[in-house]
Amino acid sequence: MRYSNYPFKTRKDISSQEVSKSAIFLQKAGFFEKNLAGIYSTLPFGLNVSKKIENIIRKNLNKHGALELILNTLQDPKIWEKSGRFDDEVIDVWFKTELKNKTVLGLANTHEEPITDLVSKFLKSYKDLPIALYQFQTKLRNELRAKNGILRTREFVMKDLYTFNKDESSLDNIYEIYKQAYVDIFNELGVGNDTFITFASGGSFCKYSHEFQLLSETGEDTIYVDFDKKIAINKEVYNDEVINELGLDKNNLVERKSIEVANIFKLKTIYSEPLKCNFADEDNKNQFVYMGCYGIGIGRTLASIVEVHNDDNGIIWPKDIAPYQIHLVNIGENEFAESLYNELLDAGYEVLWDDRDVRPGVKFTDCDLIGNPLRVVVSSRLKESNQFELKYRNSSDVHILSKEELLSKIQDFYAN
RNA sequence: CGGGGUUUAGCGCAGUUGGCUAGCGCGUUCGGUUUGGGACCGAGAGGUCACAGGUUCGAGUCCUGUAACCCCGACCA
Repeated sequence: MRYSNYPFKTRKDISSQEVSKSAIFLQKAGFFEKNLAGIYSTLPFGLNVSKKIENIIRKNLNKHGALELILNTLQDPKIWEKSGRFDDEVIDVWFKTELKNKTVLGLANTHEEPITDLVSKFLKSYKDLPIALYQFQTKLRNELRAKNGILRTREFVMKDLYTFNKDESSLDNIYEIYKQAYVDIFNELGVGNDTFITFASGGSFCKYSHEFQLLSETGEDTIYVDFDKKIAINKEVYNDEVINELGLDKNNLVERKSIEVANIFKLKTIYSEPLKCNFADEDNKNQFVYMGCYGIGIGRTLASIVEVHNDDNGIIWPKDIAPYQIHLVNIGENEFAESLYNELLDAGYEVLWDDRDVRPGVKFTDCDLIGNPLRVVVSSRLKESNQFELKYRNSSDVHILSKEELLSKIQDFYAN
């Protein structure tokens, strides 16, 4: 796209109320805009990135047979009363509303009960299993205190996956499959090296849950990391017994701050029993289905990536989730730039062309702030010698290249 | 929800013991000169001083209440 057409241009300053680096950069650069505490609008650049994150998640879940659907924000209390979770004492983040006729409804903060209710209507036989269903859906949570910009909000899109299996051992198997899928996802998102599977409290229904914790000083969580084994223990369950059970050595564990970007649980039958989600097994006996749930906060993941990938000048997007693949800057030479712009578009690249009539320094500064992986510059000086400039956002080196070399370097960068 | 803080132009801020037409920087608009790392000159526009009430001849300034926002803590299947 042409940057002159983008309504949400960069700003030198945003509200001094923001403290987290990601919220500052993402708003300065025109990716998000704050509306109320913990309530942010997603602008086109932000949506580009969100969609790419979502598509990486989709690809890695679909690969294992998971199916995408979408459930509702308006929630039937009767379903939640079966599990006892409509009570504000049990879940304290409920937003509730009512119909004109005064019927009380909940506004979704999670979807274990609705998905279990849905599956219970169709599940008849062990032959129907396993089932894996996921959605990208807006969660509303009445947090007492929203904080850290986009990292902890009251309205956010979560990818939540739910699995249904016939017994505990098949739950264990599918759980490992999707746990590994999550590892693959964070690798593809470009933060695999900083993300650690973390043993955490499993609540009332299982010994541990697994969190995916992204190391960052901004994080609210404290974890103890074994960098060699690539696993960690959340402070909430950190003790000698747990360390021994996991076969770790206390001397190799390093305390770090981190952001919880995903959390996976074995729910077993904790929801299938009260919601009567059962099936006939091989011996024609009724069995409750064994469930797992697996969540990733999209906005939080996006913001966490910015927390980790930035420098003083702005964001440094991992290549597969940047809003654009190429940021084209022209210094004069509009027509020449336009022909390269069209050529790159025809070659299938996503190009952001800063076609404004502003000084070069302004364009370079904005380019660094927005953070796309590649910067291509055309100018009179370069044009005279039939050359183009290529710079990678994560390096200070500048490459002066012929057209052929330029196209080939770009192709190499985005190959695979 | 407890403690602390803040609220004056889009953003950052100043505004004295209550006193005249509420200012400054950035941004923005127009004209001109500029053009390889946030240019310069000139001229403009932009305000329910968070909201409500009170004290006063007079309130951005003092008092009371409310709201929103920020930080720390608690909370976070």
